Amino acid sequence: MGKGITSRSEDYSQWYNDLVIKADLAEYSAVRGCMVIKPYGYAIWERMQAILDKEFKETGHSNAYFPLFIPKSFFSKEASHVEGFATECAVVTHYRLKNDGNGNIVVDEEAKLEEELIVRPTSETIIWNTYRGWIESYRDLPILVNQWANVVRWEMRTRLFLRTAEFLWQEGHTAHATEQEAIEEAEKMQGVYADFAEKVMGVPVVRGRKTENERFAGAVDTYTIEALMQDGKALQAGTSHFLGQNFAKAFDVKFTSKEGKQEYVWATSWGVSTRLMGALVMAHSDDQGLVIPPKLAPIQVVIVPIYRTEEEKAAVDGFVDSLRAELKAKGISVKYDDRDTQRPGFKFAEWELKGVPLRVTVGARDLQNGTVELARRDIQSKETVSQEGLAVRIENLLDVIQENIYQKALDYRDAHITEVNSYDEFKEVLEGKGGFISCHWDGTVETEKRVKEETKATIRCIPLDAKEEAGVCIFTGKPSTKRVLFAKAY
RNA sequence: CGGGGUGUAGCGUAGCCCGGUAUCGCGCCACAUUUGGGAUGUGGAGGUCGUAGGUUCGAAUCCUGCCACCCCGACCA
Repeated sequence: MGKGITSRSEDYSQWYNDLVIKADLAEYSAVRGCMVIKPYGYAIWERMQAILDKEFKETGHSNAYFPLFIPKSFFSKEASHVEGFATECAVVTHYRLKNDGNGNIVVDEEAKLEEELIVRPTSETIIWNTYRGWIESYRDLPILVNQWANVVRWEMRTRLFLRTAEFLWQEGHTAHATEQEAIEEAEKMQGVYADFAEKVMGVPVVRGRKTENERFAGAVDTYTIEALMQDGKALQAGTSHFLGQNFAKAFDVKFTSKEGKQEYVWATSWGVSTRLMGALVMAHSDDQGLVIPPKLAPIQVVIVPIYRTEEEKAAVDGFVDSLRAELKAKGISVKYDDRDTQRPGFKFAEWELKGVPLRVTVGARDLQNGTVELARRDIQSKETVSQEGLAVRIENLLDVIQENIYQKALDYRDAHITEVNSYDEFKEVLEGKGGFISCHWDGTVETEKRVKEETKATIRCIPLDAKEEAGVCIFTGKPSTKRVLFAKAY
């Protein structure tokens, strides 16, 4: 392991990359654009999965699994959907290899598939093709299914966690009898995502809707949660789509209503991915490394012993054993780092790099004084405290840290939403301060595209809580009734 | 797919212009001293210099082809 990581202010991309690799979250793989998620990174992802999964179940959903491969013909059934994904699909064309006689393994041209298979970039098509067989009557609805899976999108340029050719995610796909119920579902899941981001990840998000231009391919309406990273760029952290009857029509999924009429089913889909890992890293970390909120930290408390002799070590072990038992009883995950191959200073730096929220240091001196040293990762503080009531103190402190991490990110985010009323101001904020820019827009795709071409900023969302306010579009001067959020985005 | 660049030990590099079998740091291994903020010393292991060919007595170095990767752009809801 190297000594430090690149400074955040020097080169943000380099800092992020360094951090992900040095903190042992992930690394590049032999396959271009694909990453290896290492055990420590995966442990965090597993925590995310567990919490989200519980939330999905509590809102009535069940898990299922659909095929990795999608027949090409399925894809072309929904016009805007195929258009949105066509340029980034991995395609399976053959099913066998052979030896060419010169010792080379080559594709057996005789083993060509009659119909090519697409490695799923998302599963709407295969799922709606399946749902056709599941739905006949209004009594079969709603169907509330989620899938944990990997998907492949052959992106030209990739970044660890934020945009990889293969990534892990969950995708919910629901079918409803009424438009209203489907819209409510899409909104509900946006809420689940927003709560998760804020309460668990400590990442404040803006809840909003996507413009026509930024909408999911095949959706009628896309609900999004938008987070802000420390370099002032926005990150789409999760989306929930109201799909209308688009997929039901494309795959001919009809049901008989109470009134005995044949009607098309209403649909939603929603997903979050390992991109959340990138958001977590970029939202909180500093030049010392990761800062992981207690609710996601695989290790919440690390204990580092200080000792010179075997006797001292034995005495510290004795104290630590009972502390660990107490903490474990409270459901707190503890790591006792008693490796004798590393010195304390090294361990301090290493656990800080990995973002462990709280460190307890205990040595012979402490045993004599009835104290320990407590170090907080989020504010980098150190204090010597009594061993009396330590477990309770730690339990409470973890809550304080969780809240503080969120509050800090929230303060930053709020300080980086800037209202502007002219295009000059817009460009100035975009190039300087960055962050979200709140301004009036005339509501046309044309204007949005022109602004994107000129500034690279896109409309991240139309916030749900945007208030009615008369104004004029900063670009065209045409009238507008509410502000939208622009930003440069990942 | 366009424009630019780089390939030398696990990682980061020097050497290349001006040819003589490879430098330094980190990391790794052993021993000793250390241990409350990334230890120090001594010794050691580790390299077909991306690859194929050419020029030459001799190639990391010069020439040609190929391959890989990186950056910028195109692309990315």
